[in-house]
Amino acid sequence: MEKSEFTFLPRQKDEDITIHDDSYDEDELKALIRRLNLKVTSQRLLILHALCEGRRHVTAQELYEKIAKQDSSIGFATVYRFLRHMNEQKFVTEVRMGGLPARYELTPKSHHDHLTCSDCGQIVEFENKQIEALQEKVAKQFGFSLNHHVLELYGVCPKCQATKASGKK
Amino acid sequence: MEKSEFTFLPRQKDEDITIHDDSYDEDELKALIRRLNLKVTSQRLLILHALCEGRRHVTAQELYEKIAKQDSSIGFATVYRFLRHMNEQKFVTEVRMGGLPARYELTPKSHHDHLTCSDCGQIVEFENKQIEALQEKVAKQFGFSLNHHVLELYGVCPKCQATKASGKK
DNA sequence: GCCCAAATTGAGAATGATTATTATTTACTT
DNA sequence: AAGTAAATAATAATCATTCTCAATTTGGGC
Repeated sequence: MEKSEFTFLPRQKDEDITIHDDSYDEDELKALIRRLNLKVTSQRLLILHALCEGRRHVTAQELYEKIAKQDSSIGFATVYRFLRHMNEQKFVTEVRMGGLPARYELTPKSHHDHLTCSDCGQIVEFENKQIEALQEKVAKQFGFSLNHHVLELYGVCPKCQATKASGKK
Repeated sequence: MEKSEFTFLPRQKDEDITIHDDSYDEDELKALIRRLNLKVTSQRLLILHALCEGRRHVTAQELYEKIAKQDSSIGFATVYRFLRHMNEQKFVTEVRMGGLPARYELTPKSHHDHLTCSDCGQIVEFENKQIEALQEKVAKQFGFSLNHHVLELYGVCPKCQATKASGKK
């Protein structure tokens, strides 16, 4: 069985639920919703579908618009509410930057860090083993045993740098 | 001359302006405002005074309320505007957490990161030049120009490790 | 000190993201 | 299938922050 990139955390010994990037099973999604102690509704399934197949790091608004194409009767409060539930139970991870709208992604199975553009909010994911090794070293230095970490880099992406350079009067 | 904890960044070769925690000079504050290419006004001086003498990590609202006691005619747009200027030029650092209002502190002279014990909450501050160099490298790799970063390590401190080992239920 | 252009201000309106309210509909238990 | 607690859509409300703009203040020359 081929495993995909995302697992809905928190992972539990026996009942890991893994969602495949491109194809996934309606029943898996339903199981996931029940695991949150919520009722299965068509709206929640739509939101999950959109989250699974779309690009990562979407805003609530973007998700809403995408879903509205299929079901124009959905309300955005529903999207926000469900995202909040998912975030509280760590099934999605919320990333906030400056005053920009929050972005959400299915909580990735393997950790990565973020490089965020402070102008447009674009997020680049990266992983750097050297940095992680140094983090371990720092922790050891102070006698700590390390559990996890948050590393967020903020800067200006190439596109926004270009825009600034040309648009400057 | 005794140096205090804060320096208004960006530090420049010849004209570092250092503000003392408890006592500071009106002229220093004026020089600081001019360095931002702004005009000196009583409102801006009040805001700086409040920032200097107050505790760190205040919200714009808290600052506004504190200042309003001395000058009830001040508008909060003025506070927000000035904080934005200061933040853009790195004289204050904005910290955002969840959807909560932003908090501001005078940019500390030396950057540090946090190593936090997830059991007792103890925080150890550290600085690691190697990690920062690697961060720059990652940013460059993606064409980003880096502004700042947040690195938080979470683990268990030596004391709590000992407690756990002995006090195991 | 006085003048004036340009910068700054306060008040309140505007904005944008997110949350609360509520009347109605829907999902799950028995 | 029926009852009930939860979920929904629509919309109003909220909250932080920014914008607008008329009135005031600042700083650089005279």
